[in-house]
Amino acid sequence: MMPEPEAGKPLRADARRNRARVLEAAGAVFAARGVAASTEEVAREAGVGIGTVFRHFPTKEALLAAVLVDVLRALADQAEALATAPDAGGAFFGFFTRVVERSNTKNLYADVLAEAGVDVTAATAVIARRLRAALAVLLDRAQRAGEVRGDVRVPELLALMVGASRTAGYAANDPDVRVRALAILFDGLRAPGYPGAEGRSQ
Amino acid sequence: MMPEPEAGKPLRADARRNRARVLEAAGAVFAARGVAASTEEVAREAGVGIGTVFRHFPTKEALLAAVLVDVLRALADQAEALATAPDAGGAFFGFFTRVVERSNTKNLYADVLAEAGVDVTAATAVIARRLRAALAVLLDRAQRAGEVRGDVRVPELLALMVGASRTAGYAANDPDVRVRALAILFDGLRAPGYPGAEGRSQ
Amino acid sequence: MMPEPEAGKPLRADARRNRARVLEAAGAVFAARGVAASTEEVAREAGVGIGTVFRHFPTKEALLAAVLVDVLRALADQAEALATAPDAGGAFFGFFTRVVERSNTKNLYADVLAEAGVDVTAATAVIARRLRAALAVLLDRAQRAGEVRGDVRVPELLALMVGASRTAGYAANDPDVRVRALAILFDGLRAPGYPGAEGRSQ
Amino acid sequence: MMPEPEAGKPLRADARRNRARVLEAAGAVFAARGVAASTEEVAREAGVGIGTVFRHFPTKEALLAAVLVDVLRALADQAEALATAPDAGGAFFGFFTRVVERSNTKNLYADVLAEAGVDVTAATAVIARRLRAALAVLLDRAQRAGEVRGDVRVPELLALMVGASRTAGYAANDPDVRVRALAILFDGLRAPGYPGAEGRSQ
DNA sequence: GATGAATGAGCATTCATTCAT
DNA sequence: TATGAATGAATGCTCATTCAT
Repeated sequence: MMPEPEAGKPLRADARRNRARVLEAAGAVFAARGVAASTEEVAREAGVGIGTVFRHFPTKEALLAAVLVDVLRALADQAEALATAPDAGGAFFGFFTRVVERSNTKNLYADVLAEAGVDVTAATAVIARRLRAALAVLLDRAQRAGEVRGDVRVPELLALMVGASRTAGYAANDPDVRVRALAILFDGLRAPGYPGAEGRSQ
Repeated sequence: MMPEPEAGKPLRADARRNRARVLEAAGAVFAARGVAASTEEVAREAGVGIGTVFRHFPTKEALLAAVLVDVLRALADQAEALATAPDAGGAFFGFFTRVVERSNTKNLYADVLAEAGVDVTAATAVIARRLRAALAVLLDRAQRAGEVRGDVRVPELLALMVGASRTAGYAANDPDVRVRALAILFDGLRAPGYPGAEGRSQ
Repeated sequence: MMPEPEAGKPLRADARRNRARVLEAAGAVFAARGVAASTEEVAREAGVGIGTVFRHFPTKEALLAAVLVDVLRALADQAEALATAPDAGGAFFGFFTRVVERSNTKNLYADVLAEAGVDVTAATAVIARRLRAALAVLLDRAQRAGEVRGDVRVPELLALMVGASRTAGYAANDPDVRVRALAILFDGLRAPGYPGAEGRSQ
Repeated sequence: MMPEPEAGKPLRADARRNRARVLEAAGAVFAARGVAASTEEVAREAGVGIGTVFRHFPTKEALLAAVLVDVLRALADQAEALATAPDAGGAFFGFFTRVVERSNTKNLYADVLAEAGVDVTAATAVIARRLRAALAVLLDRAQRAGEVRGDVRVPELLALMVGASRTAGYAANDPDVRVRALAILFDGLRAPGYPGAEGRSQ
């Protein structure tokens, strides 16, 4: 659930525990205060010394990348879990909604997902690939079920998720607006295509 | 085209020129390097001393707000100019596209538009109101012309623009993906609503 | 009443007026806000541009020196005016009290008097000499009248005035303490000397 | 002799040493160059990085307050040590003299003692109280011994000490003047009161 | 002369990173 | 290994001083 960064040497039990605590604290702090939050604050939240943070993550950037990997992994896990759900459309839109909903007020998710595309490190590349693969499955099944138009591909789907997270963050304090905005986007994903909606599902 | 912020006392010619240069430089620097770029860098880009930047904008936040106002004003100008265009649908989607296209790699636009909703200062509030009003006109005309579904309101439109800018930024180096993602969103805006999409083309 | 700094070239009427306004403003501002107050603030208070301040006083230090000279001149004027007062003791202690009372909360007076001893510039030296001379007269008359012990000399008198100003500033918000502290010091000035106080009148 | 400010968690040995070095350097630098001296200079004098200064004293104001507390503590220590001296008068005037003598050229002491009355922070309040208490003992004993007039109270005594420090600073380069000025003040403290010197000691 | 915009050195403060304990 | 003190480059901002208008 929280393996060593690069499948490197096995950490001692307490070291592994500390690494996990730092990672969790970083996720919470960066989400709440933005990525400009200090490393010191992460250490405090994790209940460890600042030295420990830097022992596990040699730079702040590395820490951010690790948080990103963590987030992507959680998403990939969820996407994979939905791969065999009976309701393909529900699985697809449900996952999309979950991604968007978890993008919290400070838009870490959007930032973090945006970076994902850039493949900051090899580590992110690996997990991002896993996420894309899982997404491809969800998308394909929804398309075969006629719940999503056929011309959508994974790259634009990811781009739309990133943007929708931002949309949700923007409308954070007006849930109604948020719902309506998402509904419009989802209609676009369902629409048979415009103009000339010959559709592939009919 | 770049008047004093809030109709303060008229600046000397050289002062106005410098203010404009700083504002332009700030727009460029923050767009290129993000809002964390230093004020020094803005000064260097503008070719003025650091003191000059702070003379015109007493805090960095004020400078950011001024850039934001500038951006919003340009958008509002464009929206207003399109208010009487013969092709209401083209005006609406054209404006939307322009907004998105001008969101550059580092997503200043998104940040900046996001702030707009928060009405950081009185100055931003005023211009944001202007933008919303102009947007309302474009939207209404497109809806009357049957080019945009009738249940869309300005708030979600703004939220979608913010998100679409982010989407575009994410897909910055793949224009094809960008176009397809936007097409999907635009279809959602055109769709008569879902469920029950018997299609508007029949 | 406010002649040119160094008996230099005669200033134009408006220039002289501006110089006086700046000097007055500087006295007020430095007294109220301390000598760390900005030159800009002095200019604002005087209702002139910052350039005008620096035209008349080439550095901030020069401005402070000019304020000092102004203060010393006012004190010297008062001391000279008291030189022929019928009540020599009243004149002496009255003057001492006035000096102390005019030392306002921010202790500009103390600072300024302290500097006076250092003879910052030739100008201060000149006026400080005048003040010392006037003080010598007051002191001598009070001693001859038997109101002040005979072994007091001008240097220690000045030092005591500087200190008493500080004492008054310290006790600024407790007038009672201030009065009692001064009374003690005055008793010391009257006392025939200790030990061996065979009387001061011989 | 230089414990943590307010009984916080015990610092590591090296940290305590550095804190003391910074405090000492600050005392020296502020005394020599005035309180406007830069924190950089304090760091340089202490032989530590600027970050170290701010780690121990989060603001320059806090550093000044700490120097003040340090000074007050030293004074209080001395006053307490003199509380049982056989010669009550000698103890009183000796302490007064020491206070004045240690007020160095730039009058940090005066500034610092002046602040003491204002009770800048809780820390200063505590130590200032201690000093006042110790002073009260010295004063009372000297009064009982007939060495100091009976109507002197601690508040005016403090005020006079502050002023006398300034007097001494003013006369710094003329020890003779300094001695004579102090002698006059001390006579005032001994005098049975004026006018109407029925005295309480006769 | 008067004005105030421009300048840039200087300051307090923060924070990622290193290293002695 | 964990800790947290030390470091110093970098940042936002101020202000005395200069100079073009």
